[in-house]
Amino acid sequence: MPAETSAEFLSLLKVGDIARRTGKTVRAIHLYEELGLLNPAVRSKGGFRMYRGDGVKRIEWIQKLQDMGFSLTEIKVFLRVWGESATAPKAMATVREIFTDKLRETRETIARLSRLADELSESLAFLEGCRSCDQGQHQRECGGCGRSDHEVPLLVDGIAKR
Amino acid sequence: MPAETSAEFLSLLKVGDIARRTGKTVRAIHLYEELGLLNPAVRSKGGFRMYRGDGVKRIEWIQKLQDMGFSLTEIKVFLRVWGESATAPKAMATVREIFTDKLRETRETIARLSRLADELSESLAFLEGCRSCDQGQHQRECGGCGRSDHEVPLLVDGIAKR
DNA sequence: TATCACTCTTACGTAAACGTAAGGGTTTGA
DNA sequence: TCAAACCCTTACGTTTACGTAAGAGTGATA
Repeated sequence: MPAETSAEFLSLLKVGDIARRTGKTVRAIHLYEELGLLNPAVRSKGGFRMYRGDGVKRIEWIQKLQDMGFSLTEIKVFLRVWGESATAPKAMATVREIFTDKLRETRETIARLSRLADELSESLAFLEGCRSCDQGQHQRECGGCGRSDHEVPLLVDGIAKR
Repeated sequence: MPAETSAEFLSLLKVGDIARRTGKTVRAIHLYEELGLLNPAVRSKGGFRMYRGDGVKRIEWIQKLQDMGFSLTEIKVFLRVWGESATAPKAMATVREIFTDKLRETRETIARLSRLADELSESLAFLEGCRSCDQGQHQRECGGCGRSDHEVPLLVDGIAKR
């Protein structure tokens, strides 16, 4: 029996340790286990979940996928297809496919948000003009500061509409 | 009584019309009303909600704010502070503030997603190398193709971890 | 061995943004 | 005036990713 075994055993982490190292809650980690996303390496005699260090990595991985917009269920599917791919190249191909899709989707999201950011900028520029407006005027009587209707960005125009 | 009045009355839209024109469901529009985001101009004698054309604009506005990440509750607050601002310039200032915050937030989100897109690209590049892997090898025996551990992107590395 | 901080399982609670169904009126056009 | 197509209110259901609480056992330390 190699020394490795006892050494690894000694460095096992309890669920609370994992939680602290990842910023997740114990409940979240339990949930990941229910969903089959992360299993403890072993259980202690009394039933405590004991993890190795790579449990932390797995959770960071889950976090990253979540940030990219994967749901936990999708991540579960991800792991399932991985496990079902008999050969390494096939598994890698599947992963490539998923990542490629997500990359496209992420880029679309970025493009969409960029457009929205532009609209926000436009709206802010428009609102700058309101500084020169009559300071005592009631907002419900705002006449649009003499600017024609089609100049008003939807983001601003929509507010006043019933 | 100007002709405008009857003309506007004749062109009133029922909730189903609004739904069709905005792609929303009737239920969603009802919800917006419950939340105080959109009220019908009038009710018909029988109780039907009757909207003017700007109801469509209001819903498009709501949609845009949702796209930017505002929750319906936040939009409600938005409208409330607008309504509570006595003067036009004050109201505009409040709106500017909200938009400025959201613009910053949107840009942060874009930056975050860009970093994730980069990680995806890196991971995909890494996975390209797996094409040359032994085609018959079982995925559980993947040795990392001889590439050292620190070259493996987290997005890829996390998959194999327990 | 007594404690105190953890952990276990079980299970109900939560917030968002609607979906869906029930039971019953309303409009409108033929 | 009759039927099809809408609309009304009320109210419970759905999904996601956990939060929270209860009651009880476990592990390391003094």
